[in-house]
This record gives sequence, structure tokens and C-alpha cells, in this order.
Amino acid sequence: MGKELTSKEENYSQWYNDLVSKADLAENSAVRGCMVIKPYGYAIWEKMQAALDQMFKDTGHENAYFPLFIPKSFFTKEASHVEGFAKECAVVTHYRLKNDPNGKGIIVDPEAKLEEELIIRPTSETIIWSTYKNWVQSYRDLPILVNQWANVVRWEMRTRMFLRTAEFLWQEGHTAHETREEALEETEKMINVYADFVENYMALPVIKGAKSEHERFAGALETYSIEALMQDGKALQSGTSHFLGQNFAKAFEVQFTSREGKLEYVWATSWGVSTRLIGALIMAHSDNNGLVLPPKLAPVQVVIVPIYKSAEQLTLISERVKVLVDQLKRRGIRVKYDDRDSQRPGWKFAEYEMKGVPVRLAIGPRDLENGTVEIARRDTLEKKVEQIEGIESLIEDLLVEIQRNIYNKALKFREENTTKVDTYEEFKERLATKPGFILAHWDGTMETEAIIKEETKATIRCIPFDGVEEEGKCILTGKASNRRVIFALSY
RNA sequence: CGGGGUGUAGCGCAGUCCGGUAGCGCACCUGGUUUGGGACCAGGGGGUCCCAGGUUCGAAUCCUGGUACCCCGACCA
Repeated sequence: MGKELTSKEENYSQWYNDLVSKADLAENSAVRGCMVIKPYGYAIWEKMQAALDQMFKDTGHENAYFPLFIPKSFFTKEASHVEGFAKECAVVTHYRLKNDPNGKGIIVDPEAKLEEELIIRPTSETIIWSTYKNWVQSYRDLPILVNQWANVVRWEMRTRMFLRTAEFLWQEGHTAHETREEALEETEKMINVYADFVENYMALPVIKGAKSEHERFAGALETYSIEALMQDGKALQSGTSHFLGQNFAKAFEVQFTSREGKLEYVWATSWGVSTRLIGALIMAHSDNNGLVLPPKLAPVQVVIVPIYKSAEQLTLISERVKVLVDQLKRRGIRVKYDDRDSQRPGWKFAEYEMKGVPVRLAIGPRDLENGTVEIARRDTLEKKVEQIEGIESLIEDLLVEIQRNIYNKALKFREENTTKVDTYEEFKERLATKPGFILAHWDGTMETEAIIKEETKATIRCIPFDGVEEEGKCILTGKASNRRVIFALSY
């Protein structure tokens, strides 16, 4: 016992924290704002990485690795970039410790001060563009299509497991192109890759769109994002792709000789997703019994629990299960047989529900006699008894069905929580009573956006790509608008 | 950085007001009975009570200072 979750209706935030801890995904560390990702949580990240990495490679990208440390001076080269990150940087000032001459303990050796401080990367644009300078001479050296899997540090004031931590894991793609058009195309291509991943692997529908100027990445001309809706009605930015124009090329003097023999600056993009996606995954599908994982990302897709009274029974069950495990593995299904004698079946059922394992099988003496198996699905909590013969193909289909079902459930939720609103009163009313995505007209100015944020805490999540042209009036100023944007409270 | 809270066994907490040699639940170990939805019985091990100083015959408890973490705000691609 002692594994009760706080219900999400009672306290959503507590429910989330309980879930992270009780599903054994992560825990707080000795370092403020930094978490330990535990094996089960990390296994989910590995599944995500594997799928994304393949998608990047399929779109022509290669992996590389750049330093964790960035010389301070690099940050001063792109003005808006430094502005965006300066307030949350960890800085390395010394390189040596020594014994405290005045007593016990150890101190930073004041004589080991660095000539130039090093910043622990909050993102790698600067170190990468200082490197690309040496890689690019001619249009023949382009494009550069590089991705890096790395950790970054942002000294956030307040942190939450996976959603915002001081250190987090991510990937960052940094590409260099000959033309503006090609870079824009790349920016769009990668936001599509992200949307594809989140929808097809995470089973979470997203809205693709452009960020308003105010919400744009520091140093970007254009930021595209995918926005997902969580069960508490708040939006979570799940991935971004930035068109950086020639800002970084100019800051780091990355020029090339064009086909016409002219010296030109290269065009850049950067794009990233992080361990925040795990936060999205948790919040999107889980219930008051625990995590619900989409089969495509579940470290364990099928768990088999034996039920027995004697060692002889266990032996018989194990013999039958071994055959089934082999059959499932041959189909590429990730299966675990939990024959630990240290926990009872009921305990295991609850445990695997907490951990979100999509399919659970239970086999006892009764089943051996009848040639059956009990099969339970995590998404609906339904249990059925089926013939064990041929169960492997039923399971294979069921995994596909569960993947589809949780996507549809999330899509239905989003549709039910997306509203068109035409007045500011209605807008405020909606935020107060039933938050979600709100489609409203906006006059396109930063001032209006800032006032709305100030008064309601809602921000423009994105200007959707698939939005329809439509005459309307800004909900705040009444000025003309030709398209609705998505407002929401966000993480 | 502002407001609030908490540091006592691996985890969750009581004890602090009113000073007297530290306790409960879970977990852990041993043995037994159990096992189709979070088992039960019996026995057992485990503590610089966040740190430093002070008051006292005596401090988890009172006083002073420090420190860490959590929550709420502000901040945040």
C-alpha cells in the first residue's frame, strides 16, 4: 500500500508530482532544480530519442557534439540572444579547489580564476556558429544539417519535474543554408517532423503554428511551434523550430562564396525538443490510477503476471509463458514476465497500472486448465479472458488499437476544450471557468498581446498554419483582424 | 527577488506550546501461513533529532545566528 495517487480533480499539480514519483520516473536530486531521471523514466526518453533520431536521419541530418562550455564573449555577439538568456545562466569562474587554510573543508582557489568566464550552455547557437565559421567557405559546403543530443542548463527560478528543470536533456538541430527559402523550408520541415512524432508516437494531437513576435526565440526572425493541450486545460509548447535568418551568420561572420561568386552570409535554422516531452506524455493521457503510456513509447508493452499457489504450479505456468514470450518477442513486442515471488499478484497489478504498461496478462492454474489467459488493457481498464492459443496476434492488434484509442481520446478532449470567442468578456469568462484553447481575433500588435497577458495571464500560443482567413475584430481593441489566433494559459 | 512553510530511521510523519535518555505507519531482515486486485502473524535491525553557538543539572523541545529544501507569487523560447 502507500501508493495512492492524489486525484487530478482534487489537485492537478499534486497528481502530476505524485505520478512522477510513484511511477518511478524521476526524483528530486541534491541539486536545487535538478532531477534524477530514474531508469523507467529514462527508458521512455530512450524510446523517444530512438524514434526522433531516426526521423532526423531520414531527413538528411547527422549527429555531432559541441562543448558544454561557451566563452562569455560569444553571448555578446547577438544582442537579442543574450537578452533572452542572460538572466538564467550558470557561470564557471574558477577551475580549481583547495583545502581551506583557515580550517576544515574545501574552498575555491582564488588564484585559479579564469581569464574569461565560461557559460554553461543554455542553448548552443553561439558555440556552433563560431564553429560553422570555419566549416563554410563556398556554397559547395552547404547545407550543414547537424543535430546534437545534449544537456543544457537554464537557471530557472521555479522548477517542475520534466516541465521545467534547471538542467534538462534535449536535442538541438542547427542548420546552415545557401538561401532564405531553403532555410525557411527546413524550419517548416522540422516542425512537421516534430508534429509527426508527437502525434504518431506520443499519441498527442498538436497544433502547428507561428509564434507571435513577443513569444519568439531570442535571436530568431520566425519561430514555429507545436502546441498540445493538457488535461487541466493549459497549453504545453512541445517543440520549436526557428528561422534565424542571417542573424547568427552576421554575428559570427559565417560567409560563403555563392554560385555567382559573391560573398554572402548563410541562412540558419535551429530546432529542438526536450525531456519536457515526457511531462507532456504524462499529463496528456494519465488517470487517477497512474500513467498511461502509448504502446509505441512504452518500455514494456506487455507484462505477464503468474498466479499460483505452489512451486509446481509456477513451474507449469512458466513453461507455458515461456512459449508465449518467445512468440511475442518474435513479433517485436516488448514483453516482461514478472515471476517475482516477493510480491503478490494484486500488488503487481497496481504497480503496472501505475507505470502505464499498456497490456497486462494474468495466467493462473484455472487458465492452464482451460487454455485461457486474462488480458487487461491499461487505457480502458477492461479485462477479458481469451484463448491463449493465437493470443499473440490479438495482442499485436490490441497495441495498435490502444495507440489509436488514446490519440482519439486526447483529440476529443482538445476539441471539447477549444472554443471560438468574440468578446473580451467571453474570453475572460472562459479562462476563469473552463480553460483550454481559445480561438480569438487579435490586432497583431505586441501591446495588445501584453495587455491581455497582464490582465488574464493567457498568451498567444501560436498563429495556426491551418487557420482560415476570416474578417473579425480584435477582442481587446476592436481593430480589424483577418485570422484567429490561439490563446491559452500555458506551462 | 517578495510571502508562507518544513528540516526527527530509506520514505511519510507525531513529539516541540509545557525541557527529563526518541516514537508511529510504510519499507527492510528472519521464520511461518498465504498468493485470481495493493496479504497476515510473530520476532528483529536501523537515529550526529539540518548546522553552529548560547541558557540549563539536563535541550529534538527554549534563545541567537546560519543553512537547505518545498509551496505561492514575480520571472521564464
